[in-house]
Amino acid sequence: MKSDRPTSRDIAEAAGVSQATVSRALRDSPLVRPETRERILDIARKLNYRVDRSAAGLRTRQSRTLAVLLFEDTTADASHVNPFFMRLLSSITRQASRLEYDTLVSFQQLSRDWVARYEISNRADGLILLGYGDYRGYAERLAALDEAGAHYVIWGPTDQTSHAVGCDNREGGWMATSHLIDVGRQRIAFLGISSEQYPEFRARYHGYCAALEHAGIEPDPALRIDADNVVESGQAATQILLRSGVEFDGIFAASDLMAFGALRALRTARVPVPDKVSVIGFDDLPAADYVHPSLTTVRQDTRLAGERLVRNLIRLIEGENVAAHVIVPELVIRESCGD
Amino acid sequence: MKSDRPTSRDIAEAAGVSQATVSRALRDSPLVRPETRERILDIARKLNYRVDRSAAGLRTRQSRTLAVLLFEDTTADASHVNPFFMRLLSSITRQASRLEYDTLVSFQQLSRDWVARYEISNRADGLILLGYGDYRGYAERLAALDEAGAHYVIWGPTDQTSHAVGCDNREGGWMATSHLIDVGRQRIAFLGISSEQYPEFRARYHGYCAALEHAGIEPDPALRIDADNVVESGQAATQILLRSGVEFDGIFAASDLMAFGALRALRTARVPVPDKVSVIGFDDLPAADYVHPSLTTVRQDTRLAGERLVRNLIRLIEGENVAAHVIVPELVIRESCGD
DNA sequence: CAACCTGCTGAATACGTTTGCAGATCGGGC
DNA sequence: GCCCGATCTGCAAACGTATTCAGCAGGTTG
Repeated sequence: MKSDRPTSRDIAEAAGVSQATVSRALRDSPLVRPETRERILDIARKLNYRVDRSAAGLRTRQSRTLAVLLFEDTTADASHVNPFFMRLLSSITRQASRLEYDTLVSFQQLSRDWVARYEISNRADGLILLGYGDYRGYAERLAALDEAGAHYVIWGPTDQTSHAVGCDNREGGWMATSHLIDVGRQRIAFLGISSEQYPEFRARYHGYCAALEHAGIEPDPALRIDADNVVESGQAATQILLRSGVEFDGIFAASDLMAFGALRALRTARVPVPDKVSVIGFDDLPAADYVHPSLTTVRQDTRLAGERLVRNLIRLIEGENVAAHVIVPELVIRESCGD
Repeated sequence: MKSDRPTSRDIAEAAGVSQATVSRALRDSPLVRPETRERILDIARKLNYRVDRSAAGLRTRQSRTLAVLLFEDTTADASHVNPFFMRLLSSITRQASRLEYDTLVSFQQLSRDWVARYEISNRADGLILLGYGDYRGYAERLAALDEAGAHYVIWGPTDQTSHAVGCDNREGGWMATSHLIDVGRQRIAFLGISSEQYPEFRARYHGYCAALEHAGIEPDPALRIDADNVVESGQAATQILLRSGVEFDGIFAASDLMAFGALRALRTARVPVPDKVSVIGFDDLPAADYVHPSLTTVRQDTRLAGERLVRNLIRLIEGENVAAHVIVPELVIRESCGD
């Protein structure tokens, strides 16, 4: 009993052909006669043979591996991985597997210099960059990747790079705000970061403003409250809003996490939702369905997004060009807005 | 400008040494003189050299890669990845990275024959198996892995295999139930699967019974309701309980998801929590902190668990023996039990 | 002074695959 | 009968690294 894994040479010997023919048969080359191929495949199956990826990779200069770099929100607890990216990750690994690519996953601290993780591109044919915000100035980092000749795609701003797949955040903001207007709200607050650092949230804010103006409502600066992408911050922002005395009957939180915070603050203040105030979020986290009242929100199709990311990346690897791909958001109506 | 990545030969040439010496220097061999090593490392840095993992792997017969196989709960929506395993995954990749291992991730459908994915062990030095339940009869699959000489660890029942790292579910069930008793509850319902298929939930149930008996309470079969590990099922089970007319003042749900369902059912039935009924869950999902009332639950230390899984796996890879490792659960007290 | 050790370095080889090239076989056209 | 193309197969050369073995210098010992 041989303890070592069989090699293509073992198969060749058993099949009475050369090792080269085995390799060709396994790679479905038209150069080998169908009956020979069958015989070889049979024997390979019987011996439980698998090509050695290291050897194949060495020869072909490819790893058939995609690396996913997941940038964590520094504001979030390290142990709380954003479920949205988890769904994306799940879709990515599935699609990659379908296309016979393996997926390498690495969780990155934003604070750490991830340029060091170029190293991972050593192992992978391409990179998928996942995260909210600008990854601490990703423009320069991306330029560095370009310069290094790396293949990569990124979840994010589709208007800035053709390597991006991203949600139409402006449209999402428009949809959310329009829905609030549709259910009769006029004084709608916006919760979220509007700084340069979070282009997604800014785009949602622009959609918010556009929807208001379209309805003939002047956006009120007093209704725009900054908040970080965590529950506590959404709660604090809502408390500030409540204490400020500014009148409002709706809240559009730029993320579900902040919306959860808003719900909590309103409950504490005994403001009934959705009777007095409607609340809408963004992301459709699983928890949006658990909380009370369940959260109306804007969903991004993570399955499609993951598939596009993988597809575009593989195209890049194969030397083709790609265009940025926009994911169209979708309104998910639950209880928190009423009707 | 050379477009190709530099090889150890390029470094050797630049440093005026042989390729062998470069290889030795990079691997910190004591055979190379410190000053020579420094010179080589300098040049390697300057040329942005990285060892080719395929070549190194081919030579050493190792990939320095760990594969994580994540088995999804068939009862759950495919897009809803259990956050608990996400936390575990995050910890695993971090620890692996610390020990200079890469992490390959693959989401597996339970229905698909994952033995086929042994293939992945071709790419990885070891396997980490993650999932609830028995993975559709994992005992046989594990035996197959053993036979194939694969290195693997598994999240699960520590009493059944030394390859396991797992929570002391019995202790967790005991803690949860004891807490309910401590806050004055006597008629405590248990929500969760008790079939063979979910050993975790059964162990929690045993802890529940033991705690009751320790307090001099006879476990009432009418208070044990079967439920699947999803919100809807927890809700349905609670509704059944409510309609049955059986008196109860506490609910121990074997998972947070089911506990969320219980909370929803109780709210719908206008049963105040925790005034009339205390509810406790298991897992400490992030959402446990968002829902209202926030959920008292039992936390498993995912960071530690991930670290142990990786550590034990690497030990196995290095030919050492390992013992199963038990993670001690911890009570997280929030609002849903009162005091 | 020979023999020997110590501390370092280089030449050469093997890891298992893919693939360019050349050769073999065979049927058919002239 | 000869040549030619079509089809298949084998030979051999990479790919970049880790490692064995031998060698060399310089110092120490007998």
